[in-house]
Amino acid sequence: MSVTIRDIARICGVGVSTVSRAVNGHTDINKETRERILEAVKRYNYVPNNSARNLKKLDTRTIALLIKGIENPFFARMLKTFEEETKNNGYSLVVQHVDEFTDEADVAEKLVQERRLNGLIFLGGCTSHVQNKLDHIEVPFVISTIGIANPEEAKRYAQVSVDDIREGKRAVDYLIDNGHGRIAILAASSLDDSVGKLRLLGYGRALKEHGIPIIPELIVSAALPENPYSYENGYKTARKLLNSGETFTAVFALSDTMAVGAAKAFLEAGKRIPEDISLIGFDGQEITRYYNPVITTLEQPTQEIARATISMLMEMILSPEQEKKQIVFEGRILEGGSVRKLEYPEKRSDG
Amino acid sequence: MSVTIRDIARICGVGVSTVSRAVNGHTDINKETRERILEAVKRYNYVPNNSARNLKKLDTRTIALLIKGIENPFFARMLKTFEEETKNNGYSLVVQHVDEFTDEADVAEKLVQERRLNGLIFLGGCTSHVQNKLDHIEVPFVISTIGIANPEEAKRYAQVSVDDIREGKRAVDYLIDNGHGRIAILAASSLDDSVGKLRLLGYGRALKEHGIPIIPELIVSAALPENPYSYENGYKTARKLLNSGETFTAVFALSDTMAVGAAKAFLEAGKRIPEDISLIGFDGQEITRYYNPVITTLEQPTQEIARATISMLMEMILSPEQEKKQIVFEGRILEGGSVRKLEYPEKRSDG
DNA sequence: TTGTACGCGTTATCAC
DNA sequence: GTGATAACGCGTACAA
Repeated sequence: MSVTIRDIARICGVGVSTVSRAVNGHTDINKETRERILEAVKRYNYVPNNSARNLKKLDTRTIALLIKGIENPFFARMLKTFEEETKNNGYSLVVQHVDEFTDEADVAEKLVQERRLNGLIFLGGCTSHVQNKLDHIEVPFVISTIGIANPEEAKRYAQVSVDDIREGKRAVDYLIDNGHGRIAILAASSLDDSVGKLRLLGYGRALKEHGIPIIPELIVSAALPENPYSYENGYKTARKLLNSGETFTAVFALSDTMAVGAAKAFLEAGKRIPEDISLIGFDGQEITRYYNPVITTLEQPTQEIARATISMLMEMILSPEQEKKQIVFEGRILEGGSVRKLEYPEKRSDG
Repeated sequence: MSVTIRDIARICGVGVSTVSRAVNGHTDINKETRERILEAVKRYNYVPNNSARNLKKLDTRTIALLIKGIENPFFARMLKTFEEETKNNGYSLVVQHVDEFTDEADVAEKLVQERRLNGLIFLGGCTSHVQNKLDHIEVPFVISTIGIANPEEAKRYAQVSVDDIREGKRAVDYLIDNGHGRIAILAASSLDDSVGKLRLLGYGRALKEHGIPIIPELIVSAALPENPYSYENGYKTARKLLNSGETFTAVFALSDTMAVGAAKAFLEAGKRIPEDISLIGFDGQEITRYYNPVITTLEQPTQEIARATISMLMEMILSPEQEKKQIVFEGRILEGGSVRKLEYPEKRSDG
């Protein structure tokens, strides 16, 4: 087996508590013994067993980040900020990936028990059927980037995100402001009860507000049940739209990856972007700026969201009894070259 | 604090060992008591503390996957396969992200101690300066997708990857076969001692074999020290190439993300792909198939690599003393629309 | 300043 | 089939 604290104690001719003190940087220890011990630690390559530590310590100063779908570059990009901000606050971060078919609330509960966590962050996931289980979690947690569809429910959780309804509306408003009236949406599956549903609601509101009738054929649900926000799904859903024969001048894709997939479908069909079809994505992912043409997108302030998530969690750890807050950030349109300005006779906007 | 095994024992009026047996599915226990206990477990929401478990158990049947740079979609895509294959072998997988500035060998050592791991997989990272520390690791480990530049070194580690020299050569051979002679390469930094160096070596070999002189100006090192394989770096490195004024008809980018970045630079400069500049990437990432134009790339068999990595590790866990193996997979050209066939007078190939 | 001894929650080894 | 009890490796109160 590997070297333990007792081995080091024996080697140095001291007690285990002295080794513990040296390793943990306590001040109540002779400088020379400390150095002698640390030398042996290095020499014999002693690493404290964290399981034993966690078993003993009450405050681990550790928080966990649960990511549902790390393969989503949107989350991957935030990871760095989470790591930095956690460190800045003097905490350790455990990053835990949760696969598609696993319940993140279960994972969270286990992790809390196992690691004596001080707090938790959920990134992705947290659909409504998971939310019931969230009440079992005994430590503060923040739901990041996820909008909760039911407003009553939403108040019960600490959250940092954009308002997906408002931002969905903002994206569609932008298309309308550019003269578009027949706007299709590449939506998630009809079962989706998370951000997809909210952004679709925003789509509906934008049309309604401008007195544009909603055409059911222009609301195209995900062709694939799994991975709704993938390139492939964007492609297939766009093909469904093309095949429907419905006419439209602009398309709102629920994510940038879907937008890229859709772009391929349109280009393959001989359509030009934006001359024949205007396209707007959602998220503000890097790929939109490198695509040809550059895809206009609704950018989420990911860095601000990540930072606010950590500081909210830290606050909750300090005073756990206070009311749950919801922080809502604003998105903004990142203009690319994928939206054309239409000049309708009945609606000539300036600029 | 949370409910422990003793609480459940008290509640059920049994001993702790009986609870342990029930929870761990042992057979030497009365069916009725088992059910009674499991009911209480569910009812009182008991989750065994994993730290205590790991402290006690000898064989955890757990392996860890250390990913350096999870933000790389190339790795993210393999994650699922790793998770599935591990489960198929009856093991648990701990996925651990290692940030850019952290030494993965240190993380590995800690993790082994903490979790009593049976084995380890390194995905990404493992540059030569890390390799010295690898010898401290007491459990079997496999280095996945990383080529080691020094052949002497390479024999010392269990590895699964493509031969980056050969595949780099294959990519450039493909360009040469298509009539290209002035081929630029968007390389990593000159300090790179990993796959970037190997692929560059392959570039050199391909040119040499075809009697094409190497033009130093066409070997462009990464413009950014950090994140060599990013979109941004591809873009900036391509701009450096354009600004050099050197003439070339084709470009080999060391990764698909770099290729996408480069494509933007070329298109912005008014060049057409592939009419003015042919472009080939490396990895076979999904985005190449959705880009406009579809980017020709050298595909790595990621799924096979992931599967082979797990089965190699399982073998090593069963018989740790055997010699380290190296499994080398072949890549293949995934033809897109980014490479033009040149018809040179002195070299007319068929088809 | 240092060492002894206890307990963290669990599993495994015994007796019964 | 079941229940005490001894580890597992560590941190820490308390005694020295």
